[in-house]
Amino acid sequence: MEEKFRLDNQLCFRLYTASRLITQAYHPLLSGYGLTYPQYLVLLVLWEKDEQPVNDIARRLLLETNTVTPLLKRMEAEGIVSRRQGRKDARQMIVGLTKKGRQLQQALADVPETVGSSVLCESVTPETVPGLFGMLDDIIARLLEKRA
Amino acid sequence: MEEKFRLDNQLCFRLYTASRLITQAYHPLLSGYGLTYPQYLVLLVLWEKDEQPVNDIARRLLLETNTVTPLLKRMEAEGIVSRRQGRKDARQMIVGLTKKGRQLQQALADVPETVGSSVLCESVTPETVPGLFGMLDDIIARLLEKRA
DNA sequence: ATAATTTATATCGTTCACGATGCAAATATA
DNA sequence: TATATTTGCATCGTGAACGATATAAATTAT
Repeated sequence: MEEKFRLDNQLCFRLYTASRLITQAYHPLLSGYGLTYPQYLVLLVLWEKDEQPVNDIARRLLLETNTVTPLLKRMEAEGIVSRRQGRKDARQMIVGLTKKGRQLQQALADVPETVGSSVLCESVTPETVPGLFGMLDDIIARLLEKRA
Repeated sequence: MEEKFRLDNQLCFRLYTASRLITQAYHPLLSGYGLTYPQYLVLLVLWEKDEQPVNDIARRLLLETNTVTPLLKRMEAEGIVSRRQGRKDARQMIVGLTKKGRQLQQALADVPETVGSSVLCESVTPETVPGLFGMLDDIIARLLEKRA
């Protein structure tokens, strides 16, 4: 009864904490541009492929649209993205980068490197990262199939 | 410019997603008892050591007290914990388990096992978990020292 | 073509997270 | 001892997350 409940034995707590701390690490790099970490994720998605409906963005980030919609509205208010109704399908809202949103990619060019290096350590190196990625991907895939 | 910004190359996104999905996995196991995942974490801390000041709980979970205080108040309203002023130090609020809070440990006895098994897969096994824990612990330690 | 169903997005309510700030008790300093 | 500083907790505001629900457009079935 004792051991299994120990906080130090919980994978979930490690993931939860690591996720929170890494988000905090992004904060000083993004806040100057009025960006939050989830908003930065949206930018990553749009930099890969501009002009996407809300649904595609949400699916790519594995978030619900009711999370993404208000987030996109805030980004629209900041002039980072634009939202327009779809032409073929009037239900869709197509989200695109504004000039400001595109320019942010240059401004944030050093962010991935900076955060990456702030995480590297003894056991997390360019050699071990693929293994870590693999395990996290497997965990995510496993939890996703359970969810369906 | 392209590659480093790819969502699939981001450690942060994997941690963020894995954390969210594992929290979602807890939800059906906890909601029947009116518990959220962060509240479950508080219970883990109190089951290890009853009667702790807010500060100790927050530090153990690496959260701020302004996150933990309202959370504890909700748990108090649910009758899961009690809060009383400290005797030596009148500033402290000592948080303790109620009978209901203690009984939840028996009721939730299967939760760690259930969640654990829902994560096990090809690359995440009893043999590989220690390595994963080590890497996550190192990442957390690295980010914590940067924060100070 | 009309009705039933599905799909895309949005709204609402609750609970975190957390930066900023306030306040009172405890401690350190003058 | 009086004053300054630190400490522990709380309040406030903002932005996620997400379950539940709503609404309108598109699709399918009758």
